[in-house]
Amino acid sequence: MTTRPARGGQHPTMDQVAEAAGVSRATVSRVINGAPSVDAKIREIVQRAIAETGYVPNVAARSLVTRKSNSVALVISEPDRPFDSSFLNRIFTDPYFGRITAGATGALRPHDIHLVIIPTDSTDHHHVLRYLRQGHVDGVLLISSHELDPLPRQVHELGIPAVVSARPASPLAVSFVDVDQRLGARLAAEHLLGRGCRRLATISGPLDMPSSQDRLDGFRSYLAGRGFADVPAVEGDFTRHGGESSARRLLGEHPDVDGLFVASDLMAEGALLAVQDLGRRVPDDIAVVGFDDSSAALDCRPLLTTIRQPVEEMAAEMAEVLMARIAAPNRLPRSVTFQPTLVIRESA
Amino acid sequence: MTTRPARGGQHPTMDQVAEAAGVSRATVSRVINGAPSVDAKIREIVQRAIAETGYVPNVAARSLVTRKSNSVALVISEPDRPFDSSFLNRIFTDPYFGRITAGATGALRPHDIHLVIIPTDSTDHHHVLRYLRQGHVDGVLLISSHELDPLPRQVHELGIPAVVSARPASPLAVSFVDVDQRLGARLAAEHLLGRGCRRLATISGPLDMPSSQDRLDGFRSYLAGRGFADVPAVEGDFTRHGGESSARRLLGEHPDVDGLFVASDLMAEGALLAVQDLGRRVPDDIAVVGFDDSSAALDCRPLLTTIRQPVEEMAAEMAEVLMARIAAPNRLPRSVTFQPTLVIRESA
DNA sequence: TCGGTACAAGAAAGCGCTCTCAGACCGAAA
DNA sequence: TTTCGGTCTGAGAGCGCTTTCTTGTACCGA
Repeated sequence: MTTRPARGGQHPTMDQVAEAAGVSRATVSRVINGAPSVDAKIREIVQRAIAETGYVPNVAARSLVTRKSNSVALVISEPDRPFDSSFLNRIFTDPYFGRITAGATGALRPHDIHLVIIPTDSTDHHHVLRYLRQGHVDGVLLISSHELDPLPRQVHELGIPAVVSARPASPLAVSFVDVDQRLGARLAAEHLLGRGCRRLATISGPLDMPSSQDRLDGFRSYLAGRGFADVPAVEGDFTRHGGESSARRLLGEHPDVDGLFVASDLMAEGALLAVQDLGRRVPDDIAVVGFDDSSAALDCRPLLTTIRQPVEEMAAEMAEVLMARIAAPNRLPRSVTFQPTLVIRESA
Repeated sequence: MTTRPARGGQHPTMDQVAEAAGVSRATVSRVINGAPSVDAKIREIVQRAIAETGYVPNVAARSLVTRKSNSVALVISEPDRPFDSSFLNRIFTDPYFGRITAGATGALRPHDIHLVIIPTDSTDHHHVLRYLRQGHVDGVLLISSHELDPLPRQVHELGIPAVVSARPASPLAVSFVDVDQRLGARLAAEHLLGRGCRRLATISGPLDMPSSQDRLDGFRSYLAGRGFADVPAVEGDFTRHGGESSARRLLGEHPDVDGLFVASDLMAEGALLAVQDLGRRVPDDIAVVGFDDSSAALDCRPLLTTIRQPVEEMAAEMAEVLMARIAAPNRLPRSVTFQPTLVIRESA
């Protein structure tokens, strides 16, 4: 059976468009998908019929046969947090994720691919994995920065195309995009040294994150090479609050610090508050360098000198690599490393 | 990993599960969908076959017949902003949206419904509308707070179930959830008056938002009723930065203000900075009341006294109303109004 | 005029699932 | 034993689309 009468009020189907245009369903399909082998006149007629009927393709039917959903997931994995309001609050409050989303969306949009944002904690992984297996998306951008997070491996084992936001803690044959964390830390150290600081210290990110380890280690080992051993460090949590309390603790234990590298702008913002609250002037008494160059750097007083991480570009690159992988699934994984740069403002 | 024979790396289909279990496809379907009329023994066998084959239903095929996608969109519409990094940054930096997402996710999850977050500006509306028409989602949670935003009407005309986050500016037969804005403003005014303030002022949100208008109007008209006419107001933009500059401007023009109502916590945070930077003590010289009771209220120094808006609960309610509407499309639209409450901390 | 070549359009076979409907089976009542 | 009513399972028709395969037509040179 071919002709199928229109059921009142429903969306029109391709058959109805075909009938309106006086052609076959196959031809309508060809027009919609831009097949070259359609006569210009017929194409015209079909397009008019599409407009007149207000036809919109049904994505379920289409992806049933194409095996494509034209959307990819952005999975934001924070294993340790409980999946509650404060968890989502942190994600929706950290400019980092906004930049990731912006970069990925920008790269995906020209290809008409939608981004499905999925925040998840460890209690929630099976939900996410099921979602991915069900074929909702063609691929995954995975933001995972904790060392013990099992999600990258699990996603990899699913066999679904994926790109991870950072070098996986344990070797995994997966594509990833990262920034040279150690170089960033070194730029900060160089700058602090260059402006005359001699008693350096750092507030690191959570040490279960490879990126935090790399920044801390890069900072310390560069300084060690310049004769500065045992640089004090306090562990922070990448929040504004955490930066503030870490700074208080650090200055309590090491009141003579004159140069501070804070492993994220958000923490630096909090640290600046604490430092100034303790009566130190920035940058005269203590110079402060952040990391990220996020919008938080401009919320600071004084404006924050920081290490720029091109997060938008990195997310866009993740999206590009993912799309290439989706187009050619057998392609070998590739990793792309971006270079950080020093952005000098007022705080150092 | 479970054994997964299947056809060369492909996902197994329901037919294969049926064959493995020695039953028909229909029975497998019944087991999966929890139909009661399946013999316990057979159910058991089928479930084992599902586990062994590693079967996962194909959502495209399923939703082709059920006409359900089991996901809803959370559309965040900010018509005036360009769709770029700073736009997304604002969305991903304002705790309000995190709370919305948290509340909606929490309500949706027990029903196994996924949330697709879609930020959009006016240049982007047609993308969103197309996405909605294509049947990607069963319904829409629409966060739209600008008076002239055409999206609520457009979504409504699509005929797709929708719930809007605030009373639409022009009457529209659509469900919405809101907070009693005027009451909130009044609570702030009462509290400031109650602690002895006599020269009140306010920093409002953008005046093209009905919620901003209501808060401003509610504040002023309550005070007018108490004999305070012409309360000064400055328009802000709901950002921390904007709150700071608005406060500077306000205090420049009205240096004698002793009680300030700021229409969002984020702005209040900035205002607090400005006020203290100008040498006024909070709350002794100037008492400050915010609005929202978001996480920003706890980032402030001193801690912010504010009007609590139960955003998570409101978003959850939006989700509930939406699900009811999806289940019964002919149901009349309903509107739910929540009551704000005063949360007293340190700033007033 | 005829056979061969191109190319455009149609017919029809599925994609993997749900769901109606009919049939099989079983125990109880006649 | 037969018949009836009820319960559970299987067969099969589609959901709306893409895509292969086939057919039809136009055009060319011999």
